[in-house]
Amino acid sequence: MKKEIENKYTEPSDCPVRNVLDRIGDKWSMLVLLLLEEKGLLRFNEIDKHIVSISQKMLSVTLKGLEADGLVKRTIYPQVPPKVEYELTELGQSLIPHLNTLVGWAKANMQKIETSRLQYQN
Amino acid sequence: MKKEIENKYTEPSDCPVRNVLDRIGDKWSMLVLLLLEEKGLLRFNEIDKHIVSISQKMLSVTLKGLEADGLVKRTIYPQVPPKVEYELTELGQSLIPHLNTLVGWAKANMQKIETSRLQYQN
DNA sequence: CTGGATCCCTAGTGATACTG
DNA sequence: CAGTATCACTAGGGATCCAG
Repeated sequence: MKKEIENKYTEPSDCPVRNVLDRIGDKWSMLVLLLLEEKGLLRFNEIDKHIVSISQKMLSVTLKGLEADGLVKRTIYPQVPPKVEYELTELGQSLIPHLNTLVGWAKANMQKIETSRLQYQN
Repeated sequence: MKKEIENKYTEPSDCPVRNVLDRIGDKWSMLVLLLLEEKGLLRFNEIDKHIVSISQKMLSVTLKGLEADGLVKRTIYPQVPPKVEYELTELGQSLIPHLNTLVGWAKANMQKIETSRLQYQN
């Protein structure tokens, strides 16, 4: 049953909030983006080693999504064994500063949040 | 099977990326935070009307989480029928600017992303 | 090496009904 | 009004195996 009122906090496909959450809201995308920013150019296996406990499948899925969105550029070297490198696109680069301010906020406040959560009795 | 290497991109509980994603990475939290920022002080039903298609359950769950994290303050007025008001805490307020830069980025680039995604042939 | 394909399990979400 | 309880469904994610 749809509600009738529509405003900018609705979630049609053009909602900016949904749009940004679709890109960084999942479990791994933000980590991958920040890693690529830091390291610059990485092979599949290198990312896998840096991001502990990500599975090959999820790394593959995540990179595919980021590539489809134009945030990450994928370069295949036609050789055996195959070699594929990933790097941020300009668009991807442009997102990084905003992610970093978020991370900065998190670093500065995670202690407060943790404390609050411990005191919160349900 | 745990991998052995650990660095800052791992996801222990003190990872800032995980920390921030846990707060805004879900489907509704960011929308609620931005709405409370805009409107200032809202009752349960008012939030429900503004955020189209959220269910009572998810609104309840979302607000509970935000309250537990100390981002939202909940005030109960002991009367019949009950009246409960929600507003951002100082901590919640401090997060808003970073969310807005993200939203700004999304607004500015969602068209590019959309185009990229359409061209991406799997 | 870089993935794809498959199976499976759980966490998140939604619908509905109910309550103080 | 402001939730809770219950059920049921799905998408996200992990493990494992297979392939160019």
